[in-house]
Amino acid sequence: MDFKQIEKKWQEKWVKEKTFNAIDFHPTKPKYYVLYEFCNVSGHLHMGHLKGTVPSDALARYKRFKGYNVLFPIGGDAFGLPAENAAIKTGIDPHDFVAQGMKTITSELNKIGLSFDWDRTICTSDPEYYKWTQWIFLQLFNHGKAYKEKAKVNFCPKCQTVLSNEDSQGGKCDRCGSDVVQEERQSWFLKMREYGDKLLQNVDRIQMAENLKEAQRNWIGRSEGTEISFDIYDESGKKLDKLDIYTTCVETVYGITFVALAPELKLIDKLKGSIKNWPEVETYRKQAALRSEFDRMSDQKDKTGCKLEGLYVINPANGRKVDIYIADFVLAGYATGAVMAVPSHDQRDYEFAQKFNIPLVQVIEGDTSTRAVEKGEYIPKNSKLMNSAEFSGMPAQEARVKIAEALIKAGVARKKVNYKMTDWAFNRQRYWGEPFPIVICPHCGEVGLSEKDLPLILPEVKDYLPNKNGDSPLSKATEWVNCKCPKCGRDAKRETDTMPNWAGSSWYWLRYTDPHNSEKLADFEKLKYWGSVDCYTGGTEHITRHVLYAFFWQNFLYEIGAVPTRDPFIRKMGSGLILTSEGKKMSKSSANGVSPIEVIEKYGADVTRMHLHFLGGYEDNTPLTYDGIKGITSFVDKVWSLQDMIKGDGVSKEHSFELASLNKKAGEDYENLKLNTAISAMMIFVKKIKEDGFITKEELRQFLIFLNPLAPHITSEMYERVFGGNIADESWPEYDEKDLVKAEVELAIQVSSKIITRLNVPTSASNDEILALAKADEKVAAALSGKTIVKEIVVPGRIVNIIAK
RNA sequence: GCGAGUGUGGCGGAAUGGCAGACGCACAGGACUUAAAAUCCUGAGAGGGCAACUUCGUGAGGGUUCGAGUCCCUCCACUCGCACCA
Repeated sequence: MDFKQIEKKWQEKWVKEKTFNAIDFHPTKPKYYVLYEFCNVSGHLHMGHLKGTVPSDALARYKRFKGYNVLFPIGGDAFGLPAENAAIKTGIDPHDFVAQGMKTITSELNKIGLSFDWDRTICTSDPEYYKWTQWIFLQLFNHGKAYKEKAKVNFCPKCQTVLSNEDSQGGKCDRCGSDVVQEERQSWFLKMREYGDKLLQNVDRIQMAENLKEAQRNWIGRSEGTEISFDIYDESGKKLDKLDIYTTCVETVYGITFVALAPELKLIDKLKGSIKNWPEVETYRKQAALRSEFDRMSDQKDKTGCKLEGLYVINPANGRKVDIYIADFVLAGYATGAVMAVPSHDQRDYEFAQKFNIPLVQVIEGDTSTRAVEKGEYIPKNSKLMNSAEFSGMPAQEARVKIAEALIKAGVARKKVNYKMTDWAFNRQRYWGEPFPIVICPHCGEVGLSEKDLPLILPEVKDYLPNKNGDSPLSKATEWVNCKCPKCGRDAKRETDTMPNWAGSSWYWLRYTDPHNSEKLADFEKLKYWGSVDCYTGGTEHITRHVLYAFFWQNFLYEIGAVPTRDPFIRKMGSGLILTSEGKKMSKSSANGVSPIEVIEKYGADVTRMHLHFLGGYEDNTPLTYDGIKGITSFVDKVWSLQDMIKGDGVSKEHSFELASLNKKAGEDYENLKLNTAISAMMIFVKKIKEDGFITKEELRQFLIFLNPLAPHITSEMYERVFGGNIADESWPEYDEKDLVKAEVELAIQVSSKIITRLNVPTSASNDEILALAKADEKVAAALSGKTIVKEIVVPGRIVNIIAK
């Protein structure tokens, strides 16, 4: 068998004949939408692609056999740093780099034998595509969901650009791994935090592994609590201002012994005149500003801070005076940037209080002599309150509700929900991205372009390097930058930052439904027809980034009536990692990454597909070795040899059970992306055929269909040789339920839960008949002699257990 | 620290509460061969026994059940996510 020639033949045929093109509004077939995360066009095919694409390809092929109109598209994610860095390094125009990259990656993907609809291929840096990315931004802007503001943002000094929180996880730049710093900058934000609850509902509805859902919920970080207002006074008792503080532990409000503010809080500047030790405060604030938020978070042990002399607040619960500190353990970006400190019941406050000799007031029972008794301890125990006026003696869980009610009734507090997730910092000071459809007018401020002026084409520049002063390279394209204000017509300038690389990927699954539409991002009826993605596969590293962005944009587009549903995806399967044989993560670029193309050339695509997925489940991390590949190679050889064993037609009585079982098992496994057990089932079937020495024509036809989603090339070739025509035109065979049942089954017979013997009994036998047969057996009779039967259990097809004393 | 997930032979891994270790690799023995490779057949969780057989076995300990890898509780280990989030 010349697998190279066979694979090439079929891959070319599928593309040329458009075998797997999806049909809009198919008159009879139901739709099924399978999506694999589109590829970055800057690189080559890597093992991760093979791990991720093959099960979705198998699912797509299976669903087509089952009579579905399957949409299984692919495209390229092209904007962003890889193309731009290549441009800077080699001088190649990013447009050319991307065009070449698309060709490379698609031709490499094709070598795996994937059944894509190539006519729907899109590329995010294509103006026909990014026109609609800009259009969506414009809608966000027009609906008040995008705003520009001077704020502290994450900034990567090496990439010279602003980053979102999602791109700065762990304080490292997602692209280059440099430490991210916090800088005050004019930045674009999308109001993602406003969508917190809606995103959580998307998380609840999607079918996805629990650990991934938890990661998303964690990232969104919703908490319910109480916001309490504290009045601020100076030494003379004059009320100066009000301080809002958010807490999730309102039951500890009587234990407040100080409050702490984030050093960068603007309120501190307002109070400057009344702060007696201003120089000291100022020094501390400068120190804190020098440390990035990530530095501050990483050294949790060492608490620093500075008292605001001459000021105090009144605890509205008990009227007590409370000192004010600024401390860098308090984060400006979360809630109000101020905490009510209860050292007895919060470990951070406890450590701070120790360092600054602040007294403790214990308000909930427990041992606070060496550490705080925290929520996690007193809530499950429901410990009683103390030192809390009329709430003393009340269990903590009840006090939580009652104290909040009392403060709300008194008008000093309200219920509040907070999120850790922040608004999405949406601008980058880089060249290779979508230009904002925004004009900055000295008179009108930020003005959106008219929809008819889209796409706003990214201008050609010679110098792709970011400016040292932090401006985007586009600022140098003066002819492009200078324009007229669409509102007042006077001189204005375009926004010169570009969108982040996540912009184009936040809606691309919608475009596949109608990729060439020049009037709309996609026709509404087509969006309705294709609906949510039925099964979305791809890496887990995008769970707290791309997938959340996808939820966000889809919700927004739904609300403005551009798409028919709030859920982009019905099911999301997170692909496991390919590990080296030592169990280390295999990286795309480094030396331990093996090119799948080499493996495919050596063993063939069918063998490579099956080998990789025989190693483990879709969501498992699999260490890659070639030790076992021999088993797959010899399996494929055996399959090939089946064409020399054909005898008769129809389904033989020798094989009807095995064929029906395989039918059922393979179908379930494809549906669940469990290729490893599907392969195992195929092997068991072939083993049986080899034993019997024959296969009928009909059995072979069915078997080829069952195996086709795993090994599309060899099965297509064999089908054509034996039956003529294309196996892709076949449909999944039906099986008769009664073929799943053998005439006889072997049952394990237990006496008092211990296996005594095994008996073959007719499947049709009733429980009583089975018991009678069992008791008639010599060994069973011996085991039962002299004992009284207490209980008899028959599990049909499995086991008989006779309990005797 | 918090949360989630996972622990099964020499290895990758199977098992709707019902015969643990499917399938494959590696291993051992045999057939074919001058020989090797390839191929085919056979064996095999561990311990004991010539044998029929028997004891122990799914991270550890307890529990529920006629029956637990699977369900419940406690603990341990590993992986991932978040991490001074008030």
